[in-house]
Amino acid sequence: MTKRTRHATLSEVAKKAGVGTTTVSRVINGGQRVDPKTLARVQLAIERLGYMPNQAARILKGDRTRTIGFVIPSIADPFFSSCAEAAQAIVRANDSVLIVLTTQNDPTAELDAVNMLMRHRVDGLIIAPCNAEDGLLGRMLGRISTPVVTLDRPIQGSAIPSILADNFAGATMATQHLIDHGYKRIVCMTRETNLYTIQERVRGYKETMKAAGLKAVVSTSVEDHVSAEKYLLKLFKSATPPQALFTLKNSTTITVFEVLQKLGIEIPSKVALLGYDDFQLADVVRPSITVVRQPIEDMGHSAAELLFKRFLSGDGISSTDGSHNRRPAQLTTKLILRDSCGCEPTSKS
Amino acid sequence: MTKRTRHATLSEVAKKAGVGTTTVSRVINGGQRVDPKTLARVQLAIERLGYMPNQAARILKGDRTRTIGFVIPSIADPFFSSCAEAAQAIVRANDSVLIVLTTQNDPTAELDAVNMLMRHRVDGLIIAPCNAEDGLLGRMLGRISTPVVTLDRPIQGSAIPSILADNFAGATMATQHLIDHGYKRIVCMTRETNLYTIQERVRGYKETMKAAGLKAVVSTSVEDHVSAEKYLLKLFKSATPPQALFTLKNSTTITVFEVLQKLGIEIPSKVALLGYDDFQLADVVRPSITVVRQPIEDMGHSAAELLFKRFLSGDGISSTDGSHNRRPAQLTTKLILRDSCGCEPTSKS
DNA sequence: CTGAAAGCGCTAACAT
DNA sequence: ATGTTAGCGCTTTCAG
Repeated sequence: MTKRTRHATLSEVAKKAGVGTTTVSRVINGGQRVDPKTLARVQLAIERLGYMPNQAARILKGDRTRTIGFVIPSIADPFFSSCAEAAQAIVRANDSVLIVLTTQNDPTAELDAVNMLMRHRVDGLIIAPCNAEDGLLGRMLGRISTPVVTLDRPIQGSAIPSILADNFAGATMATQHLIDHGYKRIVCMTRETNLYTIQERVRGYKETMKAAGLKAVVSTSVEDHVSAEKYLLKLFKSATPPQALFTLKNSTTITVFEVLQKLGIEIPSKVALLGYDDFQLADVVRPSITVVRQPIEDMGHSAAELLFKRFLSGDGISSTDGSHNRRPAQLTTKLILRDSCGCEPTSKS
Repeated sequence: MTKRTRHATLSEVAKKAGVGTTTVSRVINGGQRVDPKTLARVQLAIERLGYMPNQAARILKGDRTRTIGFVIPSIADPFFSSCAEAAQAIVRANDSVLIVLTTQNDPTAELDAVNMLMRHRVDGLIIAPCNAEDGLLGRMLGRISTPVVTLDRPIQGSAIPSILADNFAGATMATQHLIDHGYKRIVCMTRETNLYTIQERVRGYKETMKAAGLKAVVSTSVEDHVSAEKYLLKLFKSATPPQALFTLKNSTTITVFEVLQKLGIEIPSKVALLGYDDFQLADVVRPSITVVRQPIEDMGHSAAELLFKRFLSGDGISSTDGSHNRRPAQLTTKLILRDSCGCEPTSKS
């Protein structure tokens, strides 16, 4: 009754149904051009044997694998898991599956992941590269004949198309908003300045400050609660304490928020706070936190879509084909006004 | 310079290196029993051709696929994405990859996902089943010869091993804690009462209330902000308003928290709040929220580990082999005391 | 409408 | 230490 070790094969089905393998193959591929009677007989055999086509054999035959690789730093990070969810929807709609691999921002793990996916002959690859100094990844990706799209971060000096949010514009908008509030001393706080996204945001902040004739101050000394407390304490004891803080990533925003609360430094009356990246309870904490929101779902969608569009236009050969280099416009971010920047509290959801 | 359409094959490498296919095979599988000189020559050929073994061919040869399927309702849900991350670590350590598929709690999508994974011949399957009434999934899983472990929720009346948190004990502990605070009128609020986890939590709540001689009240009318506001308003206008609220899932906890805030009903002085499931900013909002925390990482780890242990003990044939039925003890949950239940504010991280 | 047969790329006896 | 060869399960001409 129960199959023991092995799976039933197509030819077993054929034998049981008393037909040739070709016929069975036709049946499992839609059943066109098969006599209804034969069809029924084959289907019965399939049923009884619990037959399921072996994907590996199909792939070996030269078919597409109908798999897309997705390489990200972490799947527990809400940003990336949302991207994954969005990408998965598109991939699914194209009758394929997404293989998600994580790298923990380790370039070696990243290389391994790509390697593994290539061995699996994924039809396409979406990757949010950890910014390694060495161009190893770029070189590797340049050498393969599989379509690749980078997500969130580009690969320096490569022709690989990328789906990016407009980090520069987002930071500009945020900084300008703080300036419009009348704040002069605006401090920007961040970590991981080696990341492309962070660099762009810093650039947006600096240029906007400069344009307004204000002095840009970028601090990278907030790492955890301890360092944050130490730094903020120092900052607010100075003769010219900041009037606003612009935090460039989620964890920094939250850490700073907590420490300010603990130190009794009131937001926004004592200091305004604006964070890059929206997060779950940003509008539930008090005061609610004004943020720059990225079009996360869009990014996941677009990356996957770009991949499938590329499939259609060619055979997936593109490393040498420079015609697709039109870099797609960066996706626009949005300023979500809440209370921490000093805006009047408005009606809540 | 660049490969055009096709990938290099093993025999192309063999030809280029002037050796037989076996030798090349040996080289890519560790290079044992190969003359150093030959080895070098083959490696060079591999390099020049950009050769990467075709996983499909290996699989076809009968090898394990070194893939594990992971089927969950959503990858954007922090609970499941954390599980996935944890499981992935174990899977990775066993030199395999995790294929994550999501179902949106749709039983059809779930069946499809399992089907797809079976065609890919995954070596094992981890699944958090959506609780479909029909036993379709159970029957399907019972029929296949691939090791399966269910996660977070069991499949009714099946011998499939599962990794579960002790929802009953968690709810008992939480309810008892509220009772110990002296609250008599404790209302339990939830959704999705068809889920196993929720049912267990409700059971824990009810039995504990009963044991204390208190009346259990379970409400399922909080769906969104609107319904929550309506329901809570009614509740607190009554002659005997609740003294404590026990919310059984994250989104309910947050919704209730927001609405209470909006209505100006103070926590915990007016009403205490205790939620099932910890979440990111539960200790940053004011008051911080007391919760039952599940050992999420443990669950992901354990599920994957159980799978690999099963591989070792047999050939992966187990549907008929009842010897492994010892249901592993359910993983223990923890009560994280914060302010919303009425406990004295203590020092924060 | 159906069947026979040739591979897809790789591994693993079995030779040498 | 290395080469020869027979499949793994499927799709796909090419004939009937």
